[in-house]
Amino acid sequence: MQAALKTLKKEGFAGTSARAVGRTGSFPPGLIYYYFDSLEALLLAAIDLTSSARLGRYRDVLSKAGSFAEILEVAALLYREDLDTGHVAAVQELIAGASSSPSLRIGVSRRIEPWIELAEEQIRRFADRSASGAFIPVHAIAELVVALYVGLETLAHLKRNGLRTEELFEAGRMVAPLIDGLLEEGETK
Amino acid sequence: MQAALKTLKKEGFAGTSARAVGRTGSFPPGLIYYYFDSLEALLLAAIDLTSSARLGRYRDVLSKAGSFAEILEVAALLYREDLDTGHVAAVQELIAGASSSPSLRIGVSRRIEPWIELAEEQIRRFADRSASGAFIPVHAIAELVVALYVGLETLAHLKRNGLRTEELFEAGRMVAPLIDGLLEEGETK
Amino acid sequence: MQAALKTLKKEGFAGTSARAVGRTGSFPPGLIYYYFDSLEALLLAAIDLTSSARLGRYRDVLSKAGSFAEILEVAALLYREDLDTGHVAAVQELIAGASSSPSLRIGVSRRIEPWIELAEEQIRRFADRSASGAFIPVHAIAELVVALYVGLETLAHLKRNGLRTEELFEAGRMVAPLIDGLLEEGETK
Amino acid sequence: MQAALKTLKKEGFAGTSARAVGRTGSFPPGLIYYYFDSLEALLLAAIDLTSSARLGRYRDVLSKAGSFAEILEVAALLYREDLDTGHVAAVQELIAGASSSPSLRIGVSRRIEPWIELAEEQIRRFADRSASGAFIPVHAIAELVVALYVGLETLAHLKRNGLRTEELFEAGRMVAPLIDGLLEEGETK
DNA sequence: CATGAATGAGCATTCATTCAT
DNA sequence: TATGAATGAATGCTCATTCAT
Repeated sequence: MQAALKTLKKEGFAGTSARAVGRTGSFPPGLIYYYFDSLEALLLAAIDLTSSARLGRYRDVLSKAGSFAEILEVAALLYREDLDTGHVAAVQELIAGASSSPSLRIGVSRRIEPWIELAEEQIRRFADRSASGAFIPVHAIAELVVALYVGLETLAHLKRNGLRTEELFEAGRMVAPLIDGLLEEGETK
Repeated sequence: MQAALKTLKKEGFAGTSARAVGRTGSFPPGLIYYYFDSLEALLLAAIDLTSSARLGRYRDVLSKAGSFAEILEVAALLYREDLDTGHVAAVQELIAGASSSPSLRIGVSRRIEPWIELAEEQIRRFADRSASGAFIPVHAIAELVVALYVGLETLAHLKRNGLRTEELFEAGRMVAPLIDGLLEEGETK
Repeated sequence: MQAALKTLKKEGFAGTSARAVGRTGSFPPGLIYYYFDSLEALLLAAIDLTSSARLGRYRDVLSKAGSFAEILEVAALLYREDLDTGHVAAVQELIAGASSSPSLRIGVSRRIEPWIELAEEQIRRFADRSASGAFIPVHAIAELVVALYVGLETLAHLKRNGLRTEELFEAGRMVAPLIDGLLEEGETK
Repeated sequence: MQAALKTLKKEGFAGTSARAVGRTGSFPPGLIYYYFDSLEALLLAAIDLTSSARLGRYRDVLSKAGSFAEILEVAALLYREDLDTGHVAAVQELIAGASSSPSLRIGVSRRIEPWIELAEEQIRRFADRSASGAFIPVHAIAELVVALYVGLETLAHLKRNGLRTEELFEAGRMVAPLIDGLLEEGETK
């Protein structure tokens, strides 16, 4: 599974053949089929490994953030971590490759669900504090947040020289107090 | 090119082989190489066809929107059009497949640039009206908007049963006057 | 036919497709089939063009050489001409490619015949002057001479940096008088 | 490799596709790529097999020949062996096909080198015995001998009904004592 | 006389997967 | 538990040739 992740990161989804994974891990490609039913199964198991680890870390760190300003700060940190470990790159490759087979699409789709749920939890925390909380489409916004994240990864991968995400976080820092103000104002007494 | 788009939509990037395109259009795969240097060249030419048409339509319709509320209304319309024609699905497939070859990546990357520029134009229109306009990271936000769009397409494609985008537009409609109010307030006299 | 020769020289036999010839001569490949039955037919006609010209030149110049020393001098001149015009390179390509189809093999084989005959004529001139002339296997030696020429071309083509043919001619010049002496000695009174 | 040689002999270079080799050896063409990087690599490895064996045999047998007359006798024997085994035909095909790709050309060129060296060794043995040995262009003559051999093979292949090499050897037998006489005469005391 | 479009067979190569050992 | 060999289908692409115009 480590070899699979490494190959996904280095060679991309299209380059992640059974042979390539075997080469990365120095084992014959046939060995994959001893532990997994198919190459796809290995790939899904591999991202399960990192995805669950990252999911835990995200939930842990986010739960400590009380205001939107803090959420933003934490998000910047997590984003940097994701970039550094490169593990998200592997997930991104798998998302991109998902269209190549229906079963892979379903597998990947299922693995994105908990991330939407995580976003939902966090958004609900704020929604519950607001007077008009009941009218906020929490699930839809959660999907939007995850979509934004996925889209940023896709674009970053496409334009090799990087996106101007730093500027975005900077701008966000300026607007954050304003949003927190709005949230407090509408707070249920 | 029509056959290429159709195949991209129906079979996904991985399924869009020269043979598959030929099958869709009922011509021998070799014919592709009479008109194009490579399969990639055909695919890029094909999305150029729809991308430029859509780009024109977007620019046309967006230019008539004066307020954020209007922009939102127009965006909802354009989004629905994109979904109905399905042409954006083809683009989405190509973006996903871009990682399979460096040259394709560059080709796709280049074709996303004008969309970022379009977003930039529209955002700048609002930024220029604001007192603090000079501090707004227009380019970064434009990237974010495009990333969001790409991400929504990706997620929609993954979860075949559709995203709750309608709810998002609905919620947006409620918040829009508030944002327009903020924009007016900060307007340069 | 000019385009065919040019392409043979520049691209080699394998690179001489109907398309390639057309590209060289700026005409559509289909045009070839208006004038020739097949690509092979064009290629054979093309070398006929140069081969007959060179054959005439060879016969002309060689007929004036009376001694072996003179033959050698003339051969060096003709060899240089062949190298400079590059036309022999085209013939060489065709000989190499002859194995790709039985009909081409026969066509090329037939076009080598006159060269063997030319060699035979020249050798017979010397054989007739010798007392033991009747015992000299003129045809076999003629074949050997042509084979040597073809082999030298093949090797020269293989080892791009050239053969040491100059040294050979030099050495030949030293031995030539000796051979001429032997020939004179055995001359029929 | 056996299948490759067999196919080269039977179908010629142009007919030696991966499919054809597989058909000859009754295995799927893909198997070639399990053992070799490319079809060219297989072909080169295949002639290495026979070339090195023949080279050893040549060196072995030639080293026992002391006079030019003996060399001639031995050459006739080896030539007949080459014809019978047909392995040289495969080499000949590869030499002809070498022009189709630069890498193959280099590979074939490199494999001809040892044959030129072998010829050089043998010629030097005679040159060293001669008083004027220092002036003999040994390398150039070695190239000439190999070129002659290659050319004879090419011609023999073109004219399917065979060359009159027997006559040549016969004539050689008559001249051989004369040459040996000349060599002895000029021997260093 | 010339053209551009089209065709179908063939090419080298790569792949996921199977399986005997 | 692990390996190396094998398989058959698929891939992008090039080709000689045909043909309507």
